[in-house]
Amino acid sequence: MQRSTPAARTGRPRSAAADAAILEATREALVELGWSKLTLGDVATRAGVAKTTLYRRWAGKNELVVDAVAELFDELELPDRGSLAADIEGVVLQFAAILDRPEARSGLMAVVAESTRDEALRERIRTSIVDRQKRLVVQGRARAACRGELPTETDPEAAARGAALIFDMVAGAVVHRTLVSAEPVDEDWARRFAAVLLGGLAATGI
Amino acid sequence: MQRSTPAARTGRPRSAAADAAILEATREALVELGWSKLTLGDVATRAGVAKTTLYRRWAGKNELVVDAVAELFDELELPDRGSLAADIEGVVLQFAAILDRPEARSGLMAVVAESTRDEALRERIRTSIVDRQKRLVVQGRARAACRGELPTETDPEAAARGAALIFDMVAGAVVHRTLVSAEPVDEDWARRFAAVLLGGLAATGI
DNA sequence: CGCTTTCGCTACGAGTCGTAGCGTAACTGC
DNA sequence: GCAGTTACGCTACGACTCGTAGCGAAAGCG
Repeated sequence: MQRSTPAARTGRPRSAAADAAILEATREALVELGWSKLTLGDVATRAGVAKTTLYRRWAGKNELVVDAVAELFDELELPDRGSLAADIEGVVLQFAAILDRPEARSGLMAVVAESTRDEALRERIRTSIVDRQKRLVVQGRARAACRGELPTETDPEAAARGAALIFDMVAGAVVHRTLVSAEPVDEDWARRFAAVLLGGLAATGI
Repeated sequence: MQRSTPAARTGRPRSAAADAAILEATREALVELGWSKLTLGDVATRAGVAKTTLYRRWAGKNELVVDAVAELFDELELPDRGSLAADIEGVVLQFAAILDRPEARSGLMAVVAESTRDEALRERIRTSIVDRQKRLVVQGRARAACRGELPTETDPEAAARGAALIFDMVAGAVVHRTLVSAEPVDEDWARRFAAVLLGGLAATGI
């Protein structure tokens, strides 16, 4: 995660168990305290490590929470459900299930808010979370093209722009529904959302 | 804003100028410091009021920032641009222009993050920001129905669900594009987004 | 002029921040 | 086994912010 040089084989190695304990303690503290009341000293106590150890590995609260939250999104998958509509519904419900967890809700939005004033943090979010999940869009689109549900895009640059648009629409709508409107993303909503999105994709040929 | 009893006519009245100065100072501090480094003592100094005055009017940082940010969104309008597609593009670009301002970016996301653990704050955001702007969706939809671009929805409950879905899709996509993907919402993006959304609405008959 | 409420100011204990210094623990290469 | 190197736990520190209390003065109302 923060090992820049893979060739550092002398001296006492960093405890991988401590890394895991710290990230887990961070998520636990996010659930109980939320972002603003979370303190690094408290996290260190929960994880059973010294506060100084925490500062040696992460620059601050922002970077720590990004890493703690990023792990949550790695469980996203895109099993083939037979149709593009079903695939969209499935990933929407999966994404919503993650956002149901309080550590994801408060943590994710808080670091996004902080990233508006911190270019390095924005880059960290992009590589740790955004780009890692954008693969699902590309994968779903390729599958739909195989099925003949969507035309195959030949221009790679247009394909990238289309994938970015779809990603922003899907993730944005789910996040907004969950956090801002504060209403549940249930199967009915997912079905109606998928219908609108799919209709738009078919109409515009993206 | 926080006057619960309109009948409080005895004693020295609260200075309305102080209210305006505090909210303006809050936005200024959000630009310079961001959410996490913003302190109420600093805001009070900028506004030229005592720190205690601030605490007498707002319960804390969250409530103050909600009020300071909510004012930014009141400038949203929906002039008739002749077609539903043009109306959507217009409101997307307006919304994006507001989110271009740093005080809106960091402030809005931060209070949303905090609201995940604070029911009262969530309600404050809903009444101060969300519901106030949802009117644009209803207005645009009615106009489109007049033009014959969309069928008129008879069931009021279905109409409300449709408006909520559209609102989440529009606002969510713009916010996600701006803050998470950190890429600009320009005219090209707005046009492509409006095309997909409009195609979806036409296909599903919402 | 009395009454009431707000205002600016000062001061306070409590809590957090990020860092420095120290002795010890863990692992590597000779 | 022994030096060399790095990570670790612990303690202590000044600086800062928090939210509140108490005071006298100011601003309206009857």
